[in-house]
Amino acid sequence: MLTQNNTTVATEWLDRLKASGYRLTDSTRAVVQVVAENSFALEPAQIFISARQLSPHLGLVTVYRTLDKLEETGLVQRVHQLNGCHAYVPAAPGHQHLLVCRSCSRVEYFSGDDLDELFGQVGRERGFLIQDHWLQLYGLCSVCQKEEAAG
Amino acid sequence: MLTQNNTTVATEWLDRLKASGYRLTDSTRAVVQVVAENSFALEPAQIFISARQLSPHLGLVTVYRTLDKLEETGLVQRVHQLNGCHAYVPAAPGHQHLLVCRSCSRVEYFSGDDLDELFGQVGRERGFLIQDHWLQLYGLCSVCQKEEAAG
DNA sequence: CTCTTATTGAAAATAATTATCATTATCAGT
DNA sequence: ACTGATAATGATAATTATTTTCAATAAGAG
Ligand SMILES: [Mn+2]
Ligand SMILES: [Mn+2]
Ligand SMILES: [Zn+2]
Ligand SMILES: [Zn+2]
Repeated sequence: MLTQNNTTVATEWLDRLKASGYRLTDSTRAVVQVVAENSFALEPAQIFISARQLSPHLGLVTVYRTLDKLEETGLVQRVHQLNGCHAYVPAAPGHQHLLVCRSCSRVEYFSGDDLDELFGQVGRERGFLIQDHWLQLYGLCSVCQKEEAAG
Repeated sequence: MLTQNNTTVATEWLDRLKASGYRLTDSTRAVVQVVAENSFALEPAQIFISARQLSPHLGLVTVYRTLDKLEETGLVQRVHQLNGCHAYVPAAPGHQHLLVCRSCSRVEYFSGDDLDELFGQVGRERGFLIQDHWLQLYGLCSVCQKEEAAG
């Protein structure tokens, strides 16, 4: 596995991991390489298959462990889909939400929701202390729309 | 297990199941009784424990199968939480969203989000065809706030 | 270069869910 | 009510996803 000198998302992630006190290994680098530069929601098994091509003796367990570290460090987040919530994408920077393609699992990010007033109202009415919210859009990305039209 | 003549949520659910072509059994009735009259997000194993008290020879497998039927019929929905998405609540009637207590898993429903404009804009910008959205609030219900204050 | 110890992969263990199958029970049609 | 086709059931086994254990390895501070 080659070391990269130029600044990529992957190297930034590795720096962040190191800054968090984790040691960097070939296995770590392979997983990071796969997940960091990627816009699809990936499950551990898929990440394993891709990353093993970069680090052939990689074990699936290490994928789970690395994902834990990445989540802990705030570099990845889980994506909740209809079937389950076992896929990951690069964490949205700042307050953003996800736009998920139901066909290919591509993920994009968006911001601009303004619901504080509604949240305040709902919280007051119910006596609920609202700590967080979660908004996700589902649909078909442009690529999958074309495929559907053709197919 | 007694038959109920008065109209409860549970009997309405049973009618809906029957109308969908399913046969009604004691096992079905027990699961429905537990889930229909309940405002907490429940996992299959929890439902199993409660429902077995109403129908002692109930098997866990039947809980899974009944939940499938209830989901199919639109009577329950999955609740997505931080740990996972394997808990169920009565489906929100119409276009409503969930308010979930992080401490006790109590679920309430709310409506009134107005995000069509944002969704239209995001969709246009990205070439995404938006089919659905998903909004959920997390926090502490009034009961759990008091408990937390008491300590 | 050395030493401490975090990290690794193989294997086993655990947990969650699904498939198989013989038996039972629902309910539509008499 | 009775009957028969068959949906539903529970016990068991199988599968899948994830976590734990542990001895060997390798990162990186000093
Ligand atoms: Mn928001
Ligand atoms: Mn809405
Ligand atoms: Zn797509
Ligand atoms: Zn609560």
